[in-house]
Amino acid sequence: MASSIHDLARHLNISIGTVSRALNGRADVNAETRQRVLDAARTLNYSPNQSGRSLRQGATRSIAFMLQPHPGDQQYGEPFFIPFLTGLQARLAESGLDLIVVMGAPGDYQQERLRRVVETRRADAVVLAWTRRDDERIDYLTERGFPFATLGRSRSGGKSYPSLDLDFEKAGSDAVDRLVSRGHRRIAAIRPSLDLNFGHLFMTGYRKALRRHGIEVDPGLIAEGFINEAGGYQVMPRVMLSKDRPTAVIFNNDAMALGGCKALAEMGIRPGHDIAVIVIVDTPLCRYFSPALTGFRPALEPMGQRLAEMLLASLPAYAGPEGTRIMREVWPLELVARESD
Amino acid sequence: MASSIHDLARHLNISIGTVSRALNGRADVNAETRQRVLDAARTLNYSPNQSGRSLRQGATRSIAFMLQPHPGDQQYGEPFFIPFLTGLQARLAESGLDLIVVMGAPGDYQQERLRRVVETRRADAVVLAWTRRDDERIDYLTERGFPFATLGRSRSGGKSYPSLDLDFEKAGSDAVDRLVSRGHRRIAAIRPSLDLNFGHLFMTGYRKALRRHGIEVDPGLIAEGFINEAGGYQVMPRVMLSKDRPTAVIFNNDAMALGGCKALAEMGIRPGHDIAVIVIVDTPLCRYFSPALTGFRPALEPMGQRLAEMLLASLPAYAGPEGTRIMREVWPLELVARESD
DNA sequence: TGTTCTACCGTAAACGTTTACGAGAACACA
DNA sequence: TGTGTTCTCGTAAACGTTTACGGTAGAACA
Repeated sequence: MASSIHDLARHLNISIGTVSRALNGRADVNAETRQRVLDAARTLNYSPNQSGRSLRQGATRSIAFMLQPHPGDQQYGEPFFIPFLTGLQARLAESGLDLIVVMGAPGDYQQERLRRVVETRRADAVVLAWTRRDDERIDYLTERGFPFATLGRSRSGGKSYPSLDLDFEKAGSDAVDRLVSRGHRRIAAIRPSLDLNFGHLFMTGYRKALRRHGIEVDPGLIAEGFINEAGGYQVMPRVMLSKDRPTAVIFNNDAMALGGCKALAEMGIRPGHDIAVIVIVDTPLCRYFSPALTGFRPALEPMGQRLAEMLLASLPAYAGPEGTRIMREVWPLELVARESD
Repeated sequence: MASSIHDLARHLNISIGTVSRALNGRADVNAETRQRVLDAARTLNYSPNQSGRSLRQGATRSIAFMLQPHPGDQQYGEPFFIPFLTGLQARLAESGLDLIVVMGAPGDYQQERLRRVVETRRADAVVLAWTRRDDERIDYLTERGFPFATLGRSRSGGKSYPSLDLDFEKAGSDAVDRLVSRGHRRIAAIRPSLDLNFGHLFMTGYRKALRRHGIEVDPGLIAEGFINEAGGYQVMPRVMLSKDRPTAVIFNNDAMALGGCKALAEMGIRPGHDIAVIVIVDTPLCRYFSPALTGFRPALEPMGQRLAEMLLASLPAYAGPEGTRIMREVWPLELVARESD
């Protein structure tokens, strides 16, 4: 069924070595011979067997992205990831690499899945997302010397891997600044586990900004929930029952905001009217919500492209000129003012 | 760095053949020898090289899911897919198979990407989603004899592949029935391209039900948009400008409903109050929207598991007992009544 | 004519597995 | 003693590539 390099060689009456060289564009093959090989490859519908190729070369020409399940969140924060993956894949494809997305079983934090990819050498490098403050995956990969890059920062590991992150701290701070400048002083924060690094960063910015404005941080105005609609919904009432109600609330992301707004609505509190709402990570959902939610929009697709570039530059096999290795970048989160604050 | 089967053999002073047999649980190896091999594998941190294995066996032990980009929709309808993929991956993992998700470049309808996967034999089978009425991918795969399964039906290809679909026709019909029973007679439909088979099915049910109730289908109440927030938003006003306004609207899915409701809000029309709203494919978003949207909830994760099972049963290499091959299933879409209708 | 160089190509090994085949040893049985 | 059986293991080929190495033919040059 599938034609191999041997079939081509037999068909053309030349050796497999020559066929391979012709296909791979090596110099030491006659121009006419090369053309004949290329033609034959086309007519015989030849395409190289990836297993054979990667066995010989020791490289799979593919990059794995670990799709991270999160306890309590069946949805993986995917409106966030898909545009990122689009950019990632586009840039990788330019260099002839495939992107494979590896799904983990929910709840195991990918350790098992990651091991599998690494140990069976299914990919030449991996891309991690939703980095945690102390991320065992990073430790594991650095220890094994397996190439990787991360979307998000972490305290773990050396500094010898490419990472790209958003400036959640500044966004948290900017959100507070904006609300304070509009007269708010009781500002709630609905956040995920602080274990997730972006949650930690968001809250750092939030706290710093409050202190800067001479506002005491009130633990009663801070609540932790899963990063999805249910999380925001469950947690919002607790904050609103604070003896001194907040007049504004910052949500970590759109899904939590949606759930939170639902809870508010059920309490008869109108977002954007009775309470100001800002979300840190904006997605299309925010724009079409009523009221449209003010948020910080990440440039996800360019980020995907960029991280791919950084990763590629860090791989010896695909690296460009030496010294072009970029290690860490933090991208701004741009405020999109809408109706909710 | 990576230890091979040869390292094990050398370390234990036995042949690689024996090592391989011990590892693969074959019968013709002494119990004690097997134990020694297993121990050595553990201490030397051995795990089999996937490339070598699949080269030899002609099977990659992995299934590819083609993540379908849709023109105008950067988001791939992913809240829909992720739970499905979770189920798919869980069932595949049970049989020791990996799930790899292949991203296509947006806009190319995956033909290029699919070819790549098939021709380089990166996976043993593929799973297609968002099947079109006439789906060239299905034609391509059947023609090449490459195993696959589909989430969704199609007119294309033979009937010799496993497929699992939701009963969109019944849901469309049920939605109309429900609305009519509540006194509505002018019922709008916001749908995607009819080329997408689920859009076609939805509309078939919609039309049939209307006719059954003696209601004429008004083309002015039907509008086509991209399957995302922007699509619903752009298209909704046109329908509302119909000379005889609809009193109810059925959206294909949550994202379109969100956009549509935004447009309604801007026109001063309150969903669930001034106009009834039902969505065909329900996701968590519907539940937490205000008003909570009535919709039809698919059992996505079980569907993923089921389709994996069907696919596995159809593969000679992994098949269970003969005759257990299930070919096509259509699952019900269960109505979840909420506030919007 | 003899030597050297270049262009092109064939040979064969190697990557890490699995597996068909056969061999040796131990044992049973006649 | 001869034959057959069973258990265990080693040998070597094969999967489809890539690539180091060497060889041949012709051209160039003295």
